[in-house]
Amino acid sequence: MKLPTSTEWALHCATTLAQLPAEQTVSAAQLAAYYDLPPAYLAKQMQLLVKAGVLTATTGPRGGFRLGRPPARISLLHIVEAVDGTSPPYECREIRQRGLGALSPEECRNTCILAAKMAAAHRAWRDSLAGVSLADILAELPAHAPERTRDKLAGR
Amino acid sequence: MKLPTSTEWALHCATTLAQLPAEQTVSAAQLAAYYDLPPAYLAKQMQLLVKAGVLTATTGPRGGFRLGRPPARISLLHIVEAVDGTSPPYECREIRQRGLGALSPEECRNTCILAAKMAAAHRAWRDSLAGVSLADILAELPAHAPERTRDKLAGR
DNA sequence: GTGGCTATACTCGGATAGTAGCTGTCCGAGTTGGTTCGG
DNA sequence: CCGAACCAACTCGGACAGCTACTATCCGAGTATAGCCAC
Repeated sequence: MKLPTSTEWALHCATTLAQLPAEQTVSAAQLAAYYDLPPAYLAKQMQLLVKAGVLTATTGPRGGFRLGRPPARISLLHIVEAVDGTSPPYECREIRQRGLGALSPEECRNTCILAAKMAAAHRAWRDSLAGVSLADILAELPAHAPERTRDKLAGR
Repeated sequence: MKLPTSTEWALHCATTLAQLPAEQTVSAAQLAAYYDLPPAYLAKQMQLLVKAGVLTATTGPRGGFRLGRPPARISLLHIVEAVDGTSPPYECREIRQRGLGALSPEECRNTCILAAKMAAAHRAWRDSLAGVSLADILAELPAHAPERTRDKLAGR
């Protein structure tokens, strides 16, 4: 069970955008330089965030990405599931209905207990991430962080 | 983020073994037939469970696998991490220390907030699975399940 | 009849190919901003 | 001097190779059993 490396990119880039004025846009190339990442592949991940509604993209000169919603309404779960997908890690393939020990369909009306426990664990994971918003992250950053981020992004 | 398909196999096979008398051994071939799975690959996963101490293997005729500990002391987490590994899904590669926006090592004494939140979510997931033992699973099965499992495994 | 030995069949254990999904890259469509030319 | 049209550069968006890790398979080492032979 491994999250894509790009998950870290998405989380940090979203946090970066959250530190800027709401209307300011940042290009994928700028973000890639800011974190020393492959620009094209990073752009691909940003597109996933746009598709999920987390970011908004603007084309043309002075274009780029900005947050699609206020930081308080963007949870870490939104970002992670935007780049990794929403399908749960454990997928029950109903092997209990196959082979010599196959159970009858009647006995399988209730969902498999093991699948239920795995789903509960996944729910705990999602709840933990859904309970943290970008606003919460910003609150824990040093006070001078936004200004610093703005300057470094501009190349200063 | 996806768990191997064999995770389901390991969970079900461990549950099956937990329904049998403690000394009874079941071969990988028997388990493969019981769930209609590729015998060799299933055997490989059983080896991982043995390496983790969840199961004990006996070679030779009348040999096979059995639980390595009482069911109450085997959690779902033990089984899942035996086949999938123990490394957390989110791996912080410290991109905050790279590129134009690189932070100084001093500012990175504390672990990255995002990594901490991801680790907390992973901890919630592990705690959820660690809180369920095979004994708990057995308690939720129908009363006639162990007898049925024993018969079907024997080919009856 | 009994004990020991041998051969056998069955078990696990590790080394070896095949395949799907993440990683990384490239080029094209669209849009905005600046420039230039005419009035 | 002012306005509009044109050009150009920069942006995102989607289509195309490369590689790691899960999936699947085979064959070899080891062992407890069952049969057999000698006593």
